This record gives sequence, C-alpha cells and structure tokens, in this order.
Amino acid sequence: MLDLKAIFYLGEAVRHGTIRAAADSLDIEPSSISRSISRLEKSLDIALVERNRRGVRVTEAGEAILRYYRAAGQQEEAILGEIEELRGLRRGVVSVVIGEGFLADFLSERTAEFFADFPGISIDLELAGTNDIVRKIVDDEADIGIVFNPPKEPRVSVVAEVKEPLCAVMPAGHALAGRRRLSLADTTAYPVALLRPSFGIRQILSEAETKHGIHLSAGLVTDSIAALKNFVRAGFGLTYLPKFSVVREIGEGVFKAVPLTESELREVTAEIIVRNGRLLSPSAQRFLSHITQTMVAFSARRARP
Amino acid sequence: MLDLKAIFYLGEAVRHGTIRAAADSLDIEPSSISRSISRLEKSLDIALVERNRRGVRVTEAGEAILRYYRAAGQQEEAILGEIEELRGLRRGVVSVVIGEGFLADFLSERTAEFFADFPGISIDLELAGTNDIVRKIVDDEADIGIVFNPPKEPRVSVVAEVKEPLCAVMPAGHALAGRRRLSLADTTAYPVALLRPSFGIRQILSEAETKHGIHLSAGLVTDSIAALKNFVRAGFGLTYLPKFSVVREIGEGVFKAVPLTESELREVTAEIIVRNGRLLSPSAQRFLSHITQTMVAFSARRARP
DNA sequence: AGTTTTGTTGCGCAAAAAGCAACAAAAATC
DNA sequence: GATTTTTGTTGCTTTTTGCGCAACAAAACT
Repeated sequence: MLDLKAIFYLGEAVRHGTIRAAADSLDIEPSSISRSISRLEKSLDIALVERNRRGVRVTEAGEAILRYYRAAGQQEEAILGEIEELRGLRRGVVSVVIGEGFLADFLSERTAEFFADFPGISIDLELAGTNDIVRKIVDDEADIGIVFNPPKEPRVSVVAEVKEPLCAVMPAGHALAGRRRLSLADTTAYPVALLRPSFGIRQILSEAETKHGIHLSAGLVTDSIAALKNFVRAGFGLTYLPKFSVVREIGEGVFKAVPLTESELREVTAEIIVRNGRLLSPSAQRFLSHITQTMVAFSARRARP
Repeated sequence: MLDLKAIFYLGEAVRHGTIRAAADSLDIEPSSISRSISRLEKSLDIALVERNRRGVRVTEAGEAILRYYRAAGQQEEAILGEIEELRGLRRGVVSVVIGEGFLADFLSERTAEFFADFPGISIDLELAGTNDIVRKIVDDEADIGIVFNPPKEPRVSVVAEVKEPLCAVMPAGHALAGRRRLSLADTTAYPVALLRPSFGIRQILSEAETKHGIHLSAGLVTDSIAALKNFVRAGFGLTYLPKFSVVREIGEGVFKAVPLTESELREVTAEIIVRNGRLLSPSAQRFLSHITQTMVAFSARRARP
C-alpha cells in the first residue's frame, strides 16, 4: 500500500524544485519531506528523485509514482462527488416490497411528484405476499415493506401503522351495494374470491370464520389481487379488500366497497415496516417519510410520527 | 486525502461479513477496524456500513468507496509493474552491432545523455558489415542491429526504417560540388572508393551499375568507411555514402554530399532490427526507444510508429 | 575565503494507531 | 424462557509513527 502523503510531499518537492521550498509552502520541516521520500524510495527500492545540490529533479520512477497519484486524485474526486450526491439525495436506489393491494395507492400521482423532485432516486419495486414481505425485510432483501396485517415479528419495526376496515367488494349494481355496512355472515350467500393463506387478509378472514362459525364458499382462490378484481368485475361474486385497494374502481363507479362490522375485521392494520436497527440510506429515509405522508392508506392517521 | 488503510479494513470487514472475522484474518484487534471505519465515516459524514448484530453490510456509499479503492489498487499494481521495469534498467548491458556509417550518429551527445540518465547501463558496441550484422542478430549474438540496406530475412523484424538517398561524397572544392543532384553516370569520370561486396551500400551500387550499364573505376576497395573518407579527404576522388554518415565533415565544410538521382539509389533503407520474437531486457527496450527517437538517421520519419 | 543554500541525521516529544479488557445488545441455543 | 454466544463499541494503556528542532556536510554563489 503506497503512502499517499509521502507521494504528495514528493509531488510538492518536485513542483517547487527544492525540498525546502516545498516545506516552507506546506509550513512543515524539510526533514519531514526528506524522510518521507526516503522511506518511499526504500520501500520501492528505487530512486524517485536525483538530489542535486541545487534542488531535486524527479526520475522516471518518480514520474510514474506521480502519475499514479494524479490519477488516484482524480478518481477520489469523482468518488467524493458520488458520495456528495448520495448525501444530497441526488442519487440512490430504494428497494420496496409491497402487497399487491397497495399497488394503485403506491404508484399514484403523488409518488410521481416525488420522482420529479428527486430525479436521481429510483425505486426497485417488488410485489409479494404478506409472509414473503416480512421475510424479505428481515433478511435485508429490501429497505421498506408495505404490508397488510403482518404477523408479529420482533426483528421488524413499524414505521407507520393505520387501522383500515376490511370491506366487502362488489359490483356497483349488486344487491348489497346499497348497504352502509355488512356483517361477514351477510355475504355467505354469494360466491367469494379469496387470497391464499400466506396473505394477511386471508389470515384475518380465516380467524373471523372460525370465531363466528361462518364458512365462506370460495369461488376462486388466488395469489393475485388483480384476479380478485376481475372475479368481481365479471359478476362472479364478492371479494374482501381494504377500500384503498379499489379506490380507483370506486371512483369510476364500477365497484362498491362496504365496510364489515366484525370488530376484528374493522381493526386490521396496514403497516410500513423496516428491519429493526436498519440504517436506511438518505434516499430511503426521504422516500419513507414521503410515503408515510402521502399514501392514502396512511395519510389519515399516523401511528408513530 | 482518503485513508487507504481504513478503506482496506472496510473492504475486509465487508468481505468477511463481520468486523471480528476480518480482524482475526488480519491478526489485529476488532477495535482497530471499528475505529478506522468510524473515523472514515465521520470524515465523509455518511454511513459506509450498516451494523447489524449479525455483522456488517455495506451501504451504497461504502460500495462507492470500495470501487475507488479497487480502481486505485489496479492502478497501483500497474505503476508497480512500471517501477519494476525501471528497476531493471539500473543494471544491464545492451549489445549493439551497427554499420560503420552510423557511428558518428550513434555516438552523439544525445546518446551521452542517455548514459548520464542510466549510469547502470553499458553498451557493447560492435562494428560490422551488412551481412555480418544480420547474421549476428539472427544468431542472438547482439540485441540490436543498425544496418544500411540489409537483405530480406524473415527471422528479423524491423523496428524502425527510413529511406535515405545515397549521395556522392566529395571534397568541398570538387568540380561537382556545386551540383544539387547527380546521376551515377556523372561520377564515372572520377576514381571512386568502394566498400566490399558484403556491404549493403556496395550491393545496391552494383545493382545500379548493371542496370544502367555503368562501370565504376574503383580506386580503392575496403571494408572501412573511415578509409573511404580518407580517400576522399586526400583528394583521390569520390565515394558513395548516405548523408548522415558524413554529417560531421559536411558541418566542418570539408565534404559535400550530393544526392544521386537513380530511383533505386534514392530509396535505400536504413533500418534498426532485432531478432523476431526476441524478448529484450528492459535496458535494451529503453535504449531501443531512445535511439529510434534521437538518432538523426531515424528521427525524421519513422516507418512503424 | 566567506556566505548562502541544499538535503540529511540524531534526539526528544507529541499524536496517532493498536492492543487489552470490559460492556451492551441482539441472536442462537438449550 | 433463560442462558450462552456472538457482535460491535468504548475506556484505558502501550507501542509505533511522524514531526519539529537543531546541527551538520557539501556544493554553489558572492
């Protein structure tokens, strides 16, 4: 490993022509420079300067070393610029895993505004089921997770949390579409589309089923929320989702979402999670605070400001 | 100025996954690594690693720093290789065979400068005729050959090549001395001094004689260019040499050199040759590049840059 | 011949780095 | 669920390293 300071002294000595002049300009003693250069020469076993009594003249080997130093200096500057950009939020990749139900809310116009404000930041977005999301966060495969009703896990910490009632989702013209609220039992008459058991929504539904002795007749079991929506849109029956997952379809007048009355279904949580003690990059921190403030699912109330 | 040792520690910690493992492999204390990294982070004001309780994970900024370190390491290696070559230049004998006509050009002040720069290098100089020079190069009896109009030989490669017109060389007060150019036939009226047939200059002259039906009346045949010069200097007649062979005498106003007009005499080549595939020592390489750049015979135009 | 300027070296001291030991916290294990 | 192990960190001590000061020899200049 070459001693950069010694090379710097060498360069100054060569630039000024004499060791003493370099020492004066650096406000240090000539002996320090002399020793540094000698040390360097000994470690390389080659002369770097010719000591004339009129000063020093650089040798070819010295020139080679100085070439290296200048190149390294340029690269250092480039890297320092990169660091500066990372610190100044001008660059960075934030990896996010979200449940599919958050997709429309996540990729909203307000997120687009964020990208416009920070053009250097890019998002690595992945969709996954509840259990996978938690696992990826624990294993540091992603910076930020957005998940519905996740299992308790001591190694993740909840950055934002909000209680969202689960709704029965149906076509606008459905027989139940006029109701202001429904119990789960009211919906058993219709075929329903359900997610697989690895999803938090399905888990909370299963708990409610056993608790109230209800059995839902699943017309479709899938791991795709898009499939649930298509099931409903085509008139096959109902499904169960939080309101923000179908906010676009409601706005278009296609779907209706009616809150369920069961207490455990009214208090299911949507959470933004990160791994415990994880040090997020400035970019990730900035993005995290953005989504906690702008996403519909979390904008209403914030659990931990 | 970035602390290279600290970056090295950072890299080792990242490579091993934990600071302790890196410390063990380097046989130092973990505290040293921990402190070095912390110091680096403080100086850059950005986190380089995330400290999990299961080890360390590099951040984007840390990756940037490590990229810099690897690039610098590669450059250092390249420079160290250069230094190694230069170190080889401190001692070494370079054996050279040249035609006598190159002598004055070869032993110039600029070659003297080379010796001053590399006091450890010595030259083993041998004079020989064209055919002998090529043979010595082929047989590895010499490193470098400088030769005039050599026969084609696949086992030698031409490092530098330049076309030099052959000149009629005469005393300054000669009847033909005022001419800007001469044909070979113009010179037949005067007695001439010629080299032996083993010399390239003589061979090209013989070709021209038969081609144009000219007969040169040789007043002297020798294997010494010095003898040719003495022949001319004493007023016996003319001889034929390239201009650079008598550049000193021309400068002194003693000789005149008038280019010959015959096409085959205008395009004879002076060449620097080495054996094909011969691996020259660093000293020899350095000297080779020196003479190709400084010798008058080759400095004007270079055939193979 | 005397003066100035050059790089070098011996010696003492201060700062920096490394080692040692202990600690807090998280993970793994029983 | 308690205990052990492993991790990074920190206070303190020791060692190493680098620097300043002063003096010196040698060459160049006046």
